[in-house]
Amino acid sequence: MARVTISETVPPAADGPGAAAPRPSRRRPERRDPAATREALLQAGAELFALHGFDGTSTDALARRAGVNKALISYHFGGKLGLYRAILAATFEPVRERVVALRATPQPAPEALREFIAVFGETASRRQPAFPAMLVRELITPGSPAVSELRPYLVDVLGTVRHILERGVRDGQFREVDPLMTHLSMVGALAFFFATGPARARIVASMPPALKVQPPSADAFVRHMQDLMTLGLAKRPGRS
Amino acid sequence: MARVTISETVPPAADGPGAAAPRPSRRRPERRDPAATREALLQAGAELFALHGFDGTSTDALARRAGVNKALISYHFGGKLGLYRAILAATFEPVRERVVALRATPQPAPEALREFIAVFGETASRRQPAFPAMLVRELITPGSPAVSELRPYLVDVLGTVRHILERGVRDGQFREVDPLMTHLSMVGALAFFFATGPARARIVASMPPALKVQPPSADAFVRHMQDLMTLGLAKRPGRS
DNA sequence: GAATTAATCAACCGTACGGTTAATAAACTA
DNA sequence: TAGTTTATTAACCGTACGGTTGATTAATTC
Repeated sequence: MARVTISETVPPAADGPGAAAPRPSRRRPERRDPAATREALLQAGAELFALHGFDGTSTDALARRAGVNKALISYHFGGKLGLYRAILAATFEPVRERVVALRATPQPAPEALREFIAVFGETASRRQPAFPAMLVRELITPGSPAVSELRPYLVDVLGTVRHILERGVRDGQFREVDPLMTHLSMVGALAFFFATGPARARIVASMPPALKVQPPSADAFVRHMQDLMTLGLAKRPGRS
Repeated sequence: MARVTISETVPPAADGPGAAAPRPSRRRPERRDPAATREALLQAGAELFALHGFDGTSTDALARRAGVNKALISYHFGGKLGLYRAILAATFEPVRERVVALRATPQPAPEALREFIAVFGETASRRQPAFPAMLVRELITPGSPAVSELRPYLVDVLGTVRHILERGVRDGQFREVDPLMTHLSMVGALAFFFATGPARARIVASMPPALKVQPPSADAFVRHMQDLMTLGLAKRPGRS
């Protein structure tokens, strides 16, 4: 029997240091706990789908990573696609909430924009690490089974950014800019940076030590983007 | 161009869920033409891999799109992966050449940077439409079979951008900026924009007509990025 | 504590995939 | 023209995939 020693009743969630390749991240307790099963599958799915995409992730790998029988994917989520949908919602909903909350901020527009960038960065680097990769993956895969579900989130986030930008223009702090293109460039840069973090780490790791550059931290990049956007959008005194 | 479609050996309908119209992009000449076969496969692969990724593209779909027998993928390229590698090289090599040529430009740094953005945009929108999606896809898929082959291209492009940026700082036109982060934000925004173009088109197409916004053109976005970067990097707001 | 429901498991199933093969026709050579 | 090489084809093969099933065990109900 494969039943192993009881380790913990609650998902540890504490990642080991560095990148351990095939870590079986959850050993499930002897006693049943369907909520923990669902949670383990959601967690494993967020990691694997973000890393390898929907097609590139097998149900066997999913189940193994979650420490759970493969059939439970169908049992709890109705199949691989159902799990993917659930993960998408669980990943994007918190982001949307935090972003939309910025709509009502009393801060001046440039500060609100900085705040938006900080929220994106904090979400991507600490709260929902899978979020940028999943966003990018969905958006470059037309015919993905879940793009339509993504739309409301995207619309809400875009709406918030547009709101901030238009306020800034109205208040004379931002030059006349196209809100959609500004939104796309800002979110695109952020999503690209965080989604490609692992690949960049791999690339520098495979370089001769002489050429190595230490990769920029999430916080540093957030600050970079804050400066770039506020300066790039700022209304300058002498211009039409 | 659109010559005869030889006997449809495949079932006429049912190309898959939500698949776009499968246009047979290559006529089949009665006489043999191995060079054209290779070219058709490269072309079909560039489209399909960019759209659905490596895993998401089957050899059957590849061959059907190219109007070619499936076994010819192995015959000419040694397999699906060999075809993918060839496409990657054929896609990135022209980009690198055009970018690296900018290294020696006599223009002042801000102009050179504008030129870089224009080159990226022109490549993505006209010359190699598959390029941004393939770049993004490779970078968010660690363990992709071809990341290592991508490295030299990335290094050369980054080197060029860094060269331009450092020159701009030296000449007092750019403020002190981190070249790597600047490069990542610029290329990230551009790649994201062009790679997600189809998805954005789909999203607005599925919206109620009242809310529809016409999507930004490639040229408009290039100009947006040129302004955003030059203003955002400028030492003093005032020059371009 | 018996009966019922919910959760989990190992084994199995049909299919689609990437790749191979043996045959064959076209192109080339001499 | 005969012989050889190159390009192409349909059919086939082993495998890995996602999903299902029937049994089994833990939890819940009464």
